[in-house]
Amino acid sequence: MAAHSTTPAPRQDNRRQQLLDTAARLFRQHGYHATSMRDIASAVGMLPGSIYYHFASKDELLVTVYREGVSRIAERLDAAVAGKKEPWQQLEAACIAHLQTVLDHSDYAQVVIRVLPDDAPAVRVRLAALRDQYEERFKDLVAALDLPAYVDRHYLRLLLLGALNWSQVWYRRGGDSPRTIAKRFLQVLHGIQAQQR
Amino acid sequence: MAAHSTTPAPRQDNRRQQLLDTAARLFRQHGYHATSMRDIASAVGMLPGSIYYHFASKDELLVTVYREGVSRIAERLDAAVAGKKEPWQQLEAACIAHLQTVLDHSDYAQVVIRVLPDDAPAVRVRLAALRDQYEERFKDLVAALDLPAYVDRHYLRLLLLGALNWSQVWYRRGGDSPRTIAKRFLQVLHGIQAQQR
Amino acid sequence: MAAHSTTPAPRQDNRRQQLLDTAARLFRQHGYHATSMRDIASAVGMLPGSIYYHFASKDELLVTVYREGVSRIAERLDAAVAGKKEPWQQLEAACIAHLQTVLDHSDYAQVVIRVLPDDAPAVRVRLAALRDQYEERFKDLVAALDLPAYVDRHYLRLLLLGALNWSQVWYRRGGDSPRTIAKRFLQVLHGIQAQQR
Amino acid sequence: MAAHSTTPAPRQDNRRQQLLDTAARLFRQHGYHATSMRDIASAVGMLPGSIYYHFASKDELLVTVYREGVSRIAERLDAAVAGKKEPWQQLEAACIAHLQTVLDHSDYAQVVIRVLPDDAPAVRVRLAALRDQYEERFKDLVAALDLPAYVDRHYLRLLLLGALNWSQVWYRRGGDSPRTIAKRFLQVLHGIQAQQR
DNA sequence: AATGAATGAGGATTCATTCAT
DNA sequence: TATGAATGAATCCTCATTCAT
Repeated sequence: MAAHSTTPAPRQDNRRQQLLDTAARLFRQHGYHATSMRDIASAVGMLPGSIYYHFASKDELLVTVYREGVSRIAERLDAAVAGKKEPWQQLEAACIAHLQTVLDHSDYAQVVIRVLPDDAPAVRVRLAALRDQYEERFKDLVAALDLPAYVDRHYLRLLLLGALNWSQVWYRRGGDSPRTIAKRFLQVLHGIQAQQR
Repeated sequence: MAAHSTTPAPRQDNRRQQLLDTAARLFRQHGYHATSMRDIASAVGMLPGSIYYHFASKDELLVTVYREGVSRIAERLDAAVAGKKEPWQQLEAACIAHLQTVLDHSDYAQVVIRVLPDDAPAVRVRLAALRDQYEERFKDLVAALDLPAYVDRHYLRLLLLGALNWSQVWYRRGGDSPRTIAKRFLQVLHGIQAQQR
Repeated sequence: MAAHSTTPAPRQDNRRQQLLDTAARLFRQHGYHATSMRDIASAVGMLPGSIYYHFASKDELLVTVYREGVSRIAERLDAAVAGKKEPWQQLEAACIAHLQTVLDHSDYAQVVIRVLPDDAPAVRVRLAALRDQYEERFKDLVAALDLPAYVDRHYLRLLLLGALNWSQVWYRRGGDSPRTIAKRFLQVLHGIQAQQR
Repeated sequence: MAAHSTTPAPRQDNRRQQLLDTAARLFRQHGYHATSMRDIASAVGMLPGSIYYHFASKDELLVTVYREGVSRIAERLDAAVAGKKEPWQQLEAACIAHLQTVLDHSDYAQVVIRVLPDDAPAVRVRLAALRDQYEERFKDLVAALDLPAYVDRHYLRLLLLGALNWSQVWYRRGGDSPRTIAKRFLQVLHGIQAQQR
């Protein structure tokens, strides 16, 4: 078939990957409950039962997507932060990476924000652990900031992450870019730093 | 209406109210998709079919809950703001009222935050309109603030509302009260105001 | 039936009864596992989902059939025994009633013999209790017999009941009647009594 | 395959035997319908599809187990009977061997009792033939007994075999041994012989 | 001698909804 | 105001089996 290629494509896990990609896309578009195994199957061109060769259950499929989502967003964030030295610049880089991933780049990462652990009670704990593992990074970033004593770092983190995550609700492509949004958010917050002098 | 009925007060729609209260509670606890008409019916002690005497569909039930939710939170917010003169104090009062309602007081209001318009595509537009109508108030509150020029009021509002709404995801009873949370958020932001002097 | 009745048929539970009758028939013909809800539904002319209006699950349907089966066979046995005074005659009457019910008269009772409690693990205990409740009667019947000391009444009961129940495996209509079979079994056993003189 | 491999005996069909052993165990534990090809495969550490290299279908697997079961129980019975001369002692030896095999020793033999020919309609006739072939032996054993004229040998056989087979339903390890049970059954029956003098 | 990947049919069950009474 | 009874479609998932490799 392939003209003069000996092994045309690695072929290996490629159906599984397709399945995962499709599930991620549909979960992000419609949410977990509103996406059926039928929907996923027909989007990849298999029968619903065939999915179960690759994944033991819908919940397990979600966990796998979630894990991949956390892994992708964490990677991007770590890479972005690694390029900066100054704490506020690190935080900005992190927010930009977070928003870009979560609004634009990765269906997987979007699922982590859109689908709540409670949506799949049987795997709730595992999903929550994955999320927490990622959010830890923001603890460190906030801890590194030079801040006036009266600013509660705990709530600074929750304020920022909440605002970033919630942006998924109102974000529409074509308006400000994720990068711009992140920067604007930090500009608003930056008053804090400015005032501490 | 009933011509010579002795039943003094019409006490109108007593069952309908029960139904709404219950639907609001279940939608907030489990989300829209994870709550079935059966669940609602059995919680009020009716048969599933009987709900349809009061509401045309599950979507319609949601819209009614949503409308009531918006109305309740708006009332509380308006009342809270009315007691304050100073713009920052008004904003603080608004945030406290919002969080208290959305985390504690009203199942109805919690549904407005927890259930996304996209969860019920057929009534998406109506739900979104109801939400927007409420969020308008924050535009006015932010507009009244005395702020440095470089602070983008649009994003200040999104930052704040996002953080407030997202708190539903991590809030647990027994920790800081909604009032405390709102105050901490504003303290963080307050750097902005402080520094502008 | 009732010639000039105004309410022609009580109508009440009549679909539920049909369902039960049909389930009993199919469970006895094909066993529990080999009978699907689809099979039952289509045999009574409903959709599979409609069964769930009447019964919560397939297991629950089985329990109801079982209960009815035990009740029917117990009634017949009690009536048969009541007509006799002499212990061996009571036992014979019981065996005849048992076999007639279990081979011929009642689909319900046949299910009690054919479907083992282990076939429905989730309701195993309830099924076993129903069976035991019936088999108790044979304890009393055997206890009343005048027997030589060396005959173990426990095993006499197990021998007899085992033989009676297993006859479901080889019984074919057209051969000896259940009454005849029961009598032959007891004739075989009767040596015991004869010899004790 | 391996040219100069030292593996001495071909040790033929080593996996096939494993498969049979496992199928026998699972069929006896859970019954035919409740055991899936997946269950069998995963218990021997293969994939479900791989079973089909060894057996054409699940039914065929059952037939093979059944055949082996009949063969094993027949062998044990024949050996036990061969050691005795007196007809009643032969019958006792047969019953003991039957019960020991069917309750304790052989998964294969237990399948012959537990799984009814009707459970696999497509091979029903073959299964029934295998069973019958074994039960024939009891005809001869009963024929050899010295019995009063009024004892029907046909029903003596059915009584005894029914009781023995049904004991699988109530037998629990830890109570009386299969040997004891068989002896008790025969003691009960022995009245027959005793009285004929 | 077995795997990897799938099929197609069917499993029990749940859903929102309808409608005569 | 509701109920009783059902519908029809969809839910997730499991089944025995196939077949190219």
